[in-house]
Order: sequence, then structure tokens, then C-alpha cells
Amino acid sequence: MKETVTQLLESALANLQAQGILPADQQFSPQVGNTKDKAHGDYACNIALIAAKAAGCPPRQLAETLIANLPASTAVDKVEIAGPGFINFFMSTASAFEIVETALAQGSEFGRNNSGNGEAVQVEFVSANPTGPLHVGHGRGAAIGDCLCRLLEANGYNVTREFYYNDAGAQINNLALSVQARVKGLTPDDGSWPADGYRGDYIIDVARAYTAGETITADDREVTGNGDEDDLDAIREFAVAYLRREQDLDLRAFGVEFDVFFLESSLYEDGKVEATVNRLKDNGYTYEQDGALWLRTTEFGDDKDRVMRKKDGGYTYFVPDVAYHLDKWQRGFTTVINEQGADHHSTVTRVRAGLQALNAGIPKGWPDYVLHQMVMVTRSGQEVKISKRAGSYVTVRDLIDEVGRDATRFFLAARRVDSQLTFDIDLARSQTNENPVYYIQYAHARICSVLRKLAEEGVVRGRQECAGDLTLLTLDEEKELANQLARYPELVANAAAQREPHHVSHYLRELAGQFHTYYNAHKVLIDNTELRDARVSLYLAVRQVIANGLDLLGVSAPEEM
RNA sequence: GCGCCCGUAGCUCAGCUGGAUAGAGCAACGGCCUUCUAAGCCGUGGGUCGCAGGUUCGAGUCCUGCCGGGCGUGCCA
Repeated sequence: MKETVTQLLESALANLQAQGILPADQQFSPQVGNTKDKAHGDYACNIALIAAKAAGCPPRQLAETLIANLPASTAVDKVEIAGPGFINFFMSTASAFEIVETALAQGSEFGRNNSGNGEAVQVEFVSANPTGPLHVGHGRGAAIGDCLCRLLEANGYNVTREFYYNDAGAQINNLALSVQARVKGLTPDDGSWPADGYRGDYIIDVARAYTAGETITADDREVTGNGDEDDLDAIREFAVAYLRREQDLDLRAFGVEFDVFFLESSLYEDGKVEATVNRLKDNGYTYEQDGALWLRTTEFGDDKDRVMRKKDGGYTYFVPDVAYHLDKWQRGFTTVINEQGADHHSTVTRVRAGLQALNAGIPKGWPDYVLHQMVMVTRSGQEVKISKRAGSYVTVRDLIDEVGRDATRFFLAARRVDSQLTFDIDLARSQTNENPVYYIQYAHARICSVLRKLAEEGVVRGRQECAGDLTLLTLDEEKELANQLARYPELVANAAAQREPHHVSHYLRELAGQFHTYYNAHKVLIDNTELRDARVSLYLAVRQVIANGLDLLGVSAPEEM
């Protein structure tokens, strides 16, 4: 529909260029927008305001000339000039409901497109250290990252979901020491407890399982605890496997599945860290100072140079990070998106600088980053900081157990990534109209309920069956509902292109609201079967779009509440 | 100090990459269930878009400077 208007305008602009009213050597691309006020029609275009200078005449006059040169179209009822020179398009009622047929014909495919053309895209997200249960910040990352993946898939990209495990650094040593201390019966209050040890209760579980000789299966490996309290390597290996399995179970409960779990340790094992270091040295971007090896990241926009190899001989975290991203590049991903907490934003410059210093033909701004801000959890208006199991933070598991998977996912993906998020447990738990998740799901369930009622009357409608005479749909609510459905495909395209998954939940909230309004104002199961069937067709289209949209969020679309 | 992000109704947030009179929801107040699910709907009130400049036909949106909050500023990740 919007495309139709755009095409009409493009053709009119070409006419004006042919007539010499507009310069032929300039490009004019009309931006067609949705109107806020229906007094302004269905679509509006500001091209006359923008091109007025080039035409050398007032915007309104140019708008008039443009309208005179618009090709005739049955889709358009009338065109008006408004304000300083906006061109407002009023679409015909009949054309507005074509979207109902389209949505029903395409079903779960409606809204999807193939603009990605099968291009391989990798999204790395969550990437928590295997040192404890996932916290709510990881949950936000999981919800955003997975929704982004679904959006990219809906645009025809071939998406790989990847989780990077920092299983090789100092934090892991900390973990091993903490578990070892618990194996030896120490508690965090003891004087000999490791300095930066992990104090959460889950360490007790790991220690107990290790002592008991349990066998842990985590992705690519199986590890059995040997119970030896002095074998720190065995403890480390066991603890990492244990927590990886636990994190993966949490993610599955959250409805997120990864294609690749990439281990930092494998970069060392495969010699990729060493190779990266050598390459950086060979390229002349490193120097020795104070017993450490430094990288000249300042040559690539960093504030100061960064240490690569510490005095103690170990590498700082960003060296394997660079090796890892080189590996991503070599695997053929020209588009890579890293979803991370904004508390790690300082790595962005560093990793990109390291990649540039490799001279590997990697583009400057590569890879892309989506950084989400912090999450605060509240209950009864008070901030919640403590989880019994993890100690100092609220876990993803806590939230799933308490408010459910759907609400957790929805709330964590419903806000712009760069604004801080307040997760209100009371709101997420409530089963009233305060809660947008239930509000949207209820719209879906209501439609299903109407279909059941209709079936009781002996009328069975296929979920994608368009029936009735759509020209009988003449109410304002119906046309606006149809217009909202027509926006869905551009929502899918925009949200993916901008990497802004929060648009999905907002769109659905609006669509559900419009539907509830319509539902309450006009009965659908009426005696006039032609009109009834047409309204049911509209209902079915709404149901389909809600289901498709919820699927992008990884939220269920229940048949009844 | 420096870097990144944020500041929109009492609260939680949108604002389609510069457009028309700034929008929702919640909370507050007032209505609607012999009618397809009231987990719903309708109505009312509520704003110097943090402040001050600038850019232009036009700024919540872009630029500069302040103020306030968050995060970072490790030879931690």
C-alpha cells in the first residue's frame, strides 16, 4: 500500500524532471510516512517541502504540480495538500482490506521477506563467564539477542547464534579456588577463603557434586568429578562443565538455543592466540614496556595503548577476544553482531583496534555491537538485589520461576536497549490489563474463543480462510485495524535493520489495543453471515499477525487464557 | 578529569532516523457485564520534552555548552 503511493510519487517526480520543473541531474526519493491524525489521510509525503528549493517555487505550488502529475490509481480516493506543503493520501476503503487477504494467504510467512537473501549473519550474545548462574542482565541480553536473531531470520538472513565462554582467564581460576575451598569444608567467612572467591551458595552444589563423583554433560564434553580436593585442574574442569550445563538449562527454560558454544580455551589450544600475537608483532603495532607487551591501540582511536601480555606472562582478555573475532571473520561472517551489557563497552574500541592492526582486510567498524544498559529489579517498589542461590544478584532462573517465561522475555525485550530497565516483578506477575503480555495474549485468545463459539454454531473456519464480502467492512475501527496490519511487514524490516527489537512489543501492544476496542464496540457473531464472515476474516488476520509478532519475541500465543 | 548511554505526564515508557496540535499504559476520578472471555471497553483530568544557545521553512529528534543519573575509565572479564 505504502509502496503503491511511493511508486505514484516517483512517477510524478520523473514527470516533473522530464518537464524541466525539477532538475534532472538530482535524485528525489519520496519518503512516505504513516499519518498520526486520520484527518491527514492514510499516508503523507513531505517531498514538496524538501524539493521546493530545487524547483525554485513555494512548496505548496510544487505539491500542486506533483499532484497534477500523479498517475491515476484505484487505490487512492483523494489527495490533498495540507499545511506548509504536505501531500496527504486518502486510500480507498477497498484497497485497505487487501491486506487481510494477503495476511491470511501468507499465514506464518506474513511480514517476512527475503531482503537478507540468505546472507550468513552471526549474533553473539549472553556470553556469560561460566562462574555462576545467569543474572538478570544476561537475561536481558538473551531476550534481546534472540529476538534480534528471529528478526534477522524474518528478513531472510541465515543466522548463527553463538555463545562465547571465557573459560580460560583469572576468573576461572577464582572459581576453581572457590570450589576447592568448599570441597575442603571452608566457608566465605573463614580467614583462608580465597581473596576474590565466589561466595554464592551454588558453589556448595558444585563442590558436593565433585566430591560425589557426579558426571556432567556440557555441550561437547563429559566430565566426572574425581573427588580429589588437591587436584585443582580437575576441580576447574568439573566446575566449568557444571556451570555451563546449568547456564544452558536456564537458557533452554528461557526458550533460547545456541548453534555454537565457542570456548576461549580452544583459542589457546589451537594456537590462535599465539598466531594473533605474532601477527600483531609482525605488523609493528606492539612494543615492550615495564615487563609487559603492549598494543598501539591509540593508532586506531583508543584513549591509550593496552597491555596484551601481562608481567606474569598471561594475556589480557582482549587478546583472545581479537583472536576470536578474527576467527569469526575467517569463518566467513561479513556481518557479526555482538550483543553485550554496556558495562563492557570499553572492549568495543579495543577489539576493533586489534582487528585493524591485523591488516586482515576487516572493515573499520566491524563488528557491530548492540549494547544494553543495566537492569534493576524491583518488588513492592523496592530494589531486589539478593538471590539466595547466587548471593549478590537476581538470576534469570529466579525470574522465570516467579513470573514465567513469557512475561520475563517480553519485559526484558520491551525497552530500548540503551535505556536502563526497571523490571517490576509485581507488574510482570499481575494478570490484569496492567500487564502488556497478558493484554496481547488475551487478544489472541479472544479471537480463538470466537472461533470456538462459531464452530459451536456449526461454522468451521480455517485459520487462513478468507471468507465473506470484505467490501462490507466500512467501520473506522476496521479500516484502522487493517492499516495497522499493513504496517507489520515494515515493522519487521525496520526493527531488524535498526537492531531495535523493542519495536515489536510496542507494535503488538497497539495492535491488541485496537482489536480490543473494536471487539467491544461491534459484535462479530451476527446474523448477517456475509458481514460476519468478513469480520471473522479480519479477526483471523489480526490473530495471525499477533501470533507472528509474539513468535518474534519468543512469547507464546495461547488459544485460551 | 576523560569516554559512552540516558533525562519526555505523579510512575513505567513510545515517538517510525527533522515534519503538522508531543503519544500510550499504569496510577487518580467517573461510567459499561440478562450480549462472542470484564485478563476487556468508554470518558475526564494531567506536559516550560532537564536548562541555555545554535542550525532551518520546521527541532523531543541534529550541533555546542551547562545541570542531573547510570556505566566505564585494570597488567579483571
